[in-house]
Amino acid sequence: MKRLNDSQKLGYDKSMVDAKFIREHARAVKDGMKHKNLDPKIVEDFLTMDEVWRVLTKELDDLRAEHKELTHSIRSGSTLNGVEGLSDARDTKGAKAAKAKIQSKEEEYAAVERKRKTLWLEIPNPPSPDVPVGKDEKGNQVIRTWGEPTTFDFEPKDHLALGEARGLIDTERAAKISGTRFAYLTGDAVLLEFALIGFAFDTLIPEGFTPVIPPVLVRENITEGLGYWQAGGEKDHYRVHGAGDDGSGKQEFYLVGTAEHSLVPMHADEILKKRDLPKRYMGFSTCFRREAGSYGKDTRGIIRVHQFDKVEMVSFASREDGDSEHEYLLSLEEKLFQALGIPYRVVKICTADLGFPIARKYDLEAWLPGEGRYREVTSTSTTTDFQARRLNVKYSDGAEKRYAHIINGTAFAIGRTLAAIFENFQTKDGKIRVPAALQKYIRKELVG
RNA sequence: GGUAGGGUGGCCGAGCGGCUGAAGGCGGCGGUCUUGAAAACCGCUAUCCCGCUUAGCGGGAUCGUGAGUUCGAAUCUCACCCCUACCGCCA
Repeated sequence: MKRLNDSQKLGYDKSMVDAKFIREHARAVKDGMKHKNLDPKIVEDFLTMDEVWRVLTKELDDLRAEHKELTHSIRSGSTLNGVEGLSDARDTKGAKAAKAKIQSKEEEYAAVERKRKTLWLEIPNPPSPDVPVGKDEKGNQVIRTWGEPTTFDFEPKDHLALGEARGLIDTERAAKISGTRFAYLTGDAVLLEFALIGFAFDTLIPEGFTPVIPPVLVRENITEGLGYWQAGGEKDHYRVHGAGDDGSGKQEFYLVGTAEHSLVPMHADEILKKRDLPKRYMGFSTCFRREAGSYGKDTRGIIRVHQFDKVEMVSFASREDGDSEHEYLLSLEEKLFQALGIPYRVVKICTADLGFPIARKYDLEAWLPGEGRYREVTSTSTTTDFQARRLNVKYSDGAEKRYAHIINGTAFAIGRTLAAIFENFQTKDGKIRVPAALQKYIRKELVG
């Protein structure tokens, strides 16, 4: 495996949207930004700076060529093979002057390049053409519904009421220990979690997914390579500093918000073989989220917490297969929820709700009887070749090399899935029936 | 916390001031041979950027990153990043 020797290489050296593409499709890129509710003027500013940059590039290259020629002429008459004095280095003065010109040009160039790059980094992955244009989440489209909202002949409770009553969830003690938005899962809730994990693995491994337990601490530069940063992503994650084991004593990490964060960069700076694609991974990890800016939202229960476990899918595909792979991950998410017997609907997320690196995204929203509405439980996104560019993930069939398409999707976000199970499978006396698909993992039909 | 070694092309690995974008090997692609395959042999085979008369050609950059010395740096100097091994500590 190739090592990441140069941290700086990731995230900053690599392009995001191809510069040529921006030049040639300025209109489409601008529309894409507008539809993502970002200021399309950045594209104009980029192109202006790009023009200047190109002129300077040419000038600088010419100066360098000139200088190169001078040094070559010196060398040819100089102390070659230890024979000295052949030349008394005729035009070192001219070469020096040429060097000086280069240096001043380089300063100018560096300043322009910096500005150009700053603007460039602010250009997001444009939405896929099939994505509905929308101003806000109201533009999201329900594209299909599976099952009917579960009905009860009693008043259904929400997951926290059920969980607390049966000793499955304890948020009060968690608050004492860790604060709000933490929970203890206890007793049968834990068994259900492991059942879900086992079920996910048994379902997905036959589909060609390699199971992975990834690191949950990742370096800062890796997170940048994922491309969520422009959207203010850093405030969503916990920063941790620890001592490096090289004795340096300092190292900055981020706690992953999802296994995607350490699964996707696995192949950074690698060239995959086309015949090995799609490369599918399923990672189980604990996920950490600051949930800054979500004050007052979903404060009840385990829908929105700082720490939860998740089984995540990540797929590396060729660019021809990227879209079908995305649909495929969606179909697997549906398969999992159908197997559980949880009613859901599929929502195609509109442009305004797409994250910076994302070209297309579907959410699965499960029916939560306790709330009387559908709530997001899984999500699958394609970043097309956007993350691949930043992380330098290519594939090759021996002749041609291309950036891979990287697609991610949730198998089970445990907390929300448990909430959906609790609420949909509750009995009149407040117990919870175990979905048939999970019974072989938990060896019970009823918990609580 | 301590000590040592190291980062060169798709991979391994030479080079340690000058036609070096980089030997050699492996891999990959094409060919010869073969009924076919293998082997053997021959040839080709890095990436990025800019420009143009755009199936090509020209120029530039790139040997972890950045700065410096020099007419000239993969090679010398400095700083930083990263990796590996050992000791200590530890689930």
